[in-house]
Amino acid sequence: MSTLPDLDSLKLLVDVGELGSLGQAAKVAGIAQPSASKRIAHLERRLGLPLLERTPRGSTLTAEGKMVAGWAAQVLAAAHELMRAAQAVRHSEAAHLRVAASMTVAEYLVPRWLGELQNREPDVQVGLDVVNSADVAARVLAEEVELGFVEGPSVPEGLASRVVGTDRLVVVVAPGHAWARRRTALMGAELAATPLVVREPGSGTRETLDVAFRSLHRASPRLELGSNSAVKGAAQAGAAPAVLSGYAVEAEVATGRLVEVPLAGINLVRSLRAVWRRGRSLAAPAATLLAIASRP
Amino acid sequence: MSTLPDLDSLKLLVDVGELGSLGQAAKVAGIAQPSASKRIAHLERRLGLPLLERTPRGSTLTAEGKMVAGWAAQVLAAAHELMRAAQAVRHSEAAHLRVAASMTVAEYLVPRWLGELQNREPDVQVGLDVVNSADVAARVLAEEVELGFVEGPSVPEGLASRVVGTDRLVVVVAPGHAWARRRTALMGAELAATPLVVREPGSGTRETLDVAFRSLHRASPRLELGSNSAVKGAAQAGAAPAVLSGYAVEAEVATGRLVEVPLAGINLVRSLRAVWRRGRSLAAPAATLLAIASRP
DNA sequence: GGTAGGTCATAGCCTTGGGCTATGAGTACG
DNA sequence: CGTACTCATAGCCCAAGGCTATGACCTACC
Repeated sequence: MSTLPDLDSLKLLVDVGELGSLGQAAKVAGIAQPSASKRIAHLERRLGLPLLERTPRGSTLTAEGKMVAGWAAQVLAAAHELMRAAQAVRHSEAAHLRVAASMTVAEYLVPRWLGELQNREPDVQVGLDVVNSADVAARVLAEEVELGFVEGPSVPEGLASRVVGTDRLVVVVAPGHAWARRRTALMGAELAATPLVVREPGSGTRETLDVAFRSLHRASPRLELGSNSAVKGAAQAGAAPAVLSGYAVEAEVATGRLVEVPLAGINLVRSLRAVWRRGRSLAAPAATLLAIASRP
Repeated sequence: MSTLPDLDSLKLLVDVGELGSLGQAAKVAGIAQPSASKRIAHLERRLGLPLLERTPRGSTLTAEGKMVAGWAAQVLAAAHELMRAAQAVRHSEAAHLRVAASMTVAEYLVPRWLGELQNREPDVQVGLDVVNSADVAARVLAEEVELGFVEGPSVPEGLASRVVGTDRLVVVVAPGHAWARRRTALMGAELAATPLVVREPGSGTRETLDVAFRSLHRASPRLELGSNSAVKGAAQAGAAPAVLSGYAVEAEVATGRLVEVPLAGINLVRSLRAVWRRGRSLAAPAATLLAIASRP
C-alpha cells in the first residue's frame, strides 16, 4: 500500500531547500535539529530516494530532492487552501469581512482569493457563508454580509454587480468511454436523451442543466448524487457521462482521469458575479477582495 | 499556528463521504471503527467545523463536510501525484517501461501522465530518468529508454517525434509590483534591460532565455537560483520580476500569489516533444503513454 | 595549529497520539 | 422484543517521534 507522506515532513523538506540547512529548517518548524534529521531520513526511506546532499556546511537538495520539493510545494499549497477556507467558514460570525458565496464559487474560487487576500492583509478575519444563490442575494441585501458571489445571469434589484468569471458546465466521461474519442461535438438533444450522472435536484448545477434541457426530450438521470466528488467518482468508474462545473473537473481533465466531451447547440455557460448592496461603498478589505476576484 | 491536517484523516473523510459510514471507511483504511471515529472527531476539532451528520444508520457529510472533502480530494490528488512520480524515479532501473524527461516536463507533466497510465495499466512499472534535453536524446538513441520527452524545437537525427504540448516562459511579479498593473505589453528589450530573478546557467529555462536575449542589450540578473521554487519565492518576496516556465507558476498565477506580465516582441515559447527511436515500434505501454501525453 | 562556530548523525530516554478491544446507546426492521 | 446495523466512550498499550546530550566533521579566524 502506498502509504501517504506526512505534510510536516514535506514542509520541512521544502524549508531545507530554501534555507540551506536542516538546523534552520528545524528552528522554523519549531522542533529540534535531530528530529528534523530523523524526519528527513524517514522520508528518504519512504520514497526510496536520496533527497539531501549533506555537507558540514549545510544541506542542499539533490536533483531528486528538487523535484520532490516541487511536488511537495503543490501539495502544501492545496493543504493551505483547505485550511484557509475552513478557517473562513468557521469564522463566519465575528469576522471583519463577511462574504457569502454559492457552492461552486465557494469551493473552487473563494479559497484562492482568500489566500491572496491574506497575503495582502494578514490581519483581516474573513467569514464565509456557503448558501444557495438566492440566499446570497438576500444576505447581501440584509447587510448580513458585505460581499456575495453568485452564479447565474440575473441580479436581484438593489444589488450592484461585477462579473468575475464564468463557469461552464462540461460533459465528462471516463477515458475508456466511447465518447472520449469523439471528434464531432455532441449535440444538446443527444446529451439530453442520454442517462447521465448528475447532481441532486436543488443544486445550482442541476438547475442550470434543467433549464438548458427545458425544451428538449430528456431521459431520466442514471444517478443523482449529492456532491461533486461523488459524481466525479461515478463518472470515472464508467457509470455514465457526467455533467459538472468545469471548475470541479479541472484537475481530473488536466491529468486525464476524465475526458471532456465537446458540446454544441446548448448553452451551459453561466457567469459568476460579485454582488454588493447598491450605493453602499465597500470597505477596504471588501474592495481588495473584489479587486483580487476581478483579476482577469 | 495553522498546523497542517494529516492526509490519512483527509482520506478517511473522503471515504466516509463516499461510503456513507464511518465503519466502512475504517475498514477500507485498515483500522478499527473507533479509531476512525476518533480521527474524524479530531479533525472536526482541528478545523472547528462539524463535518459529519451521524445517525444510527450511517454518517453523511454536512454542508461544511462536503466542501472540506472537496478540498481534501485536491490535496490527496497532489499527494498521489508526488508518490507516483517518486516511485517512477526510484524504479528507474528494472522497470518495464523506461522513460527519460528533461526537468520541466518531468516535474509538471510526467507525473500526471503516469497517473493516468497507472489507471489504465496498473501492472506497468515505470522508470523515469530526469536529465537534460541532450541526454534525453542520447538515452533514447542508445535504447536505454524507450521514450523521451524534451523541450526545444530541434530533434536530433534518428529520432521520431511528436509535439505533445508547448511551454511558454512567462514573466511574473509579486502582486504589489508596478508591473502587476501594466496594461500594455512589456517589450523584449525592456525585459532584457531589467535585472531579473532567473534560473542558474545550464538549466533549460535559462538557456531558452539567453537565446531569446541574444541580440538584445541585457542587464545582469538580479538573482540566480537553483530551483523553480526558489525563483518563485524570490519573486513573491518582491525581489524582482522572474522568468519561469508557465507550468511552474500555473498554481501561483491562478491563486494570485504571482501576476503574469503580458509580453510582446520576444519569443519565449518552446515546444515539448515526445521522442523515440526512428523505425522502432513502440511496445504497448509506451504507446499508451504516448497517447495519453498527446491528448489535446 | 588551536579554538570557536557552524554543520549533521547517533544514542537513549520519555511522552503521547493513535491504535486496539470491549461495551453501551440509539434506531430500524422483521 | 430480538437482531442487526450504526456510532461513541472507556481503558489499555505500543511505537513513532519528540527531546537532550554528545561526537564527528569542516571552515574560519586568530
